[in-house]
Amino acid sequence: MQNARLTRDDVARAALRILDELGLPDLTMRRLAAELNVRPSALYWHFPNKQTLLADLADRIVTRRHPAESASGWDGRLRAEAFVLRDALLAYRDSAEIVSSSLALGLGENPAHARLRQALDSSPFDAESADRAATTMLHFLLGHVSLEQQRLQYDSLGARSGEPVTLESHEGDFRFGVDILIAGLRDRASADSPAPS
Amino acid sequence: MQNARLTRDDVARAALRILDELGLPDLTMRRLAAELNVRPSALYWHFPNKQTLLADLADRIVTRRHPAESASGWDGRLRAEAFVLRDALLAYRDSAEIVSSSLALGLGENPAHARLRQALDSSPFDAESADRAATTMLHFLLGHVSLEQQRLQYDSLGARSGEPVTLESHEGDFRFGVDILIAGLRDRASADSPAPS
DNA sequence: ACCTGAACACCGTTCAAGT
DNA sequence: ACCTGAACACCGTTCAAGT
Repeated sequence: MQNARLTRDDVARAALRILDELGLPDLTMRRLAAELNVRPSALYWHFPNKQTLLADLADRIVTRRHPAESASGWDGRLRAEAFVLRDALLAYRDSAEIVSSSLALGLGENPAHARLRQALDSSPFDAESADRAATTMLHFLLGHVSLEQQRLQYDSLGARSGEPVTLESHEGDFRFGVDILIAGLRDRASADSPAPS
Repeated sequence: MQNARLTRDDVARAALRILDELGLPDLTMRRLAAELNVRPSALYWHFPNKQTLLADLADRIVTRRHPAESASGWDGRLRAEAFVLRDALLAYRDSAEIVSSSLALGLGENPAHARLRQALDSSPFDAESADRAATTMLHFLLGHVSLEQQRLQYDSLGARSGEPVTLESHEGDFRFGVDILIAGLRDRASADSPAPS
C-alpha cells in the first residue's frame, strides 16, 4: 500500500469525488487529505489555497460537456449553450455554488461566461451588449441551478413543507427564464439594427 | 457601564453594523458577542443558530425600502421594484450573498420574491408564470448585485487587473438585464393573451 | 428569563524539518 | 521535489450551572 506521488490532478479529482458524494460543506482540506492518505499540509504544495482549488473544480465542471454546435442562429446557439451548461452543473452536487463563488472572486476569465458570450458572436449586438447579455444569462442560470440543487438536497433529506417539487417543474422554470431572456434579446436586436432612427 | 438586558433586536442591529463595517467574513458569532459585551453562548438564547440570524438580517435589508407605488402598468411596477430592491441591497455590504443563501435555505417566504411577484399581480400571466417571472428576475438581480458588491470590495482593496469598473457601468449592466427581461415578458404576454391560435 | 464558563469538535494555513 | 509534524489562530454550538 505504498502511496505513489500525488499530482495536482489527483487532488482535483479526489475533490470532485468528495464533492458529489458528500457535498460542498464536507469538502474540507482535512477530509480531502485523508482521502488521499496524506497530511493536510501536503495539499498546499499543489494548490496555494482552498479558493484556488475550488476555482479549478469550477473549471472542470463547466468544461466537461462541450459546446453544442448544431443549433442555428445566435438565439438557438445561446439557448443550446444555456441548456448544456445547466446539464454540466447538474452533474455535480453544489456545483452552481462553486462556480458562482469562483465567478465572484474573478479568478481568470470565467469559462461559463465565455461560452455564452461566444454564442453571441454571430448576433447583431456590439461587444458591450453581447457581454451584458451573456452576463445576464449567466446570473439567471447560476441562480436557478443553485436553488434547484439546494431544493434537491433538501428534499432528499426529508424535511420540506408542501409540494414535492418535481424535476420537470424545475426544467419548466428554467425553460421559462431562458425563453424570456432570449425573446427580450431578439426584441432589442430588431430595435437596434434596422431602425437607428 | 452596566449592560442592559439584550433583545433579539439588539443582536440583529449589532450584526448589521458589523456587516457593513467589516463584511460578511468577519461577522462571526464570537465577534458579534464581543461587540455586545457578552459571551458567544449568550447569542444562542436569542437565535437558535447563525443561519437564522442571517435570515433575519436578509429580511431587514430587503424590507428597509418600501415598494415603489407610482409606476404604471405591471411592467413599470416590476421595473421599479427591481431598482428599489437593488438599492436596498447596495445599502449593506455583502447583502446579496446573505439574501441568496437565505433564499436557498428557503426559510419562509422570501420577501424579495414576494415583492417582485406582487408587481405582477396586475399582469396577464397566470399564477405559475407570474411566479416564474418573479423568480427569474430575482435570480438575475441577486447574481448581478452579488458580483457588483464583490467587485466594489476588490477594487477598494486595491489589487485588480485592467479597468476600474465604474458605478455607472454596473448600473448600465443592471438596466440592460432588467430591460431584456421585461421586454421578453411583454412579448410572451402579448403572445399568450390575444392569440391562442 | 437571560447569561457565563468551559468544553467539544472542528476549520484553513504556515513553516521548519525531513526524505 | 514533495511531504510530515507541529503548531497558530481561529470557527459554530452545546449545556450545566449561575443569577
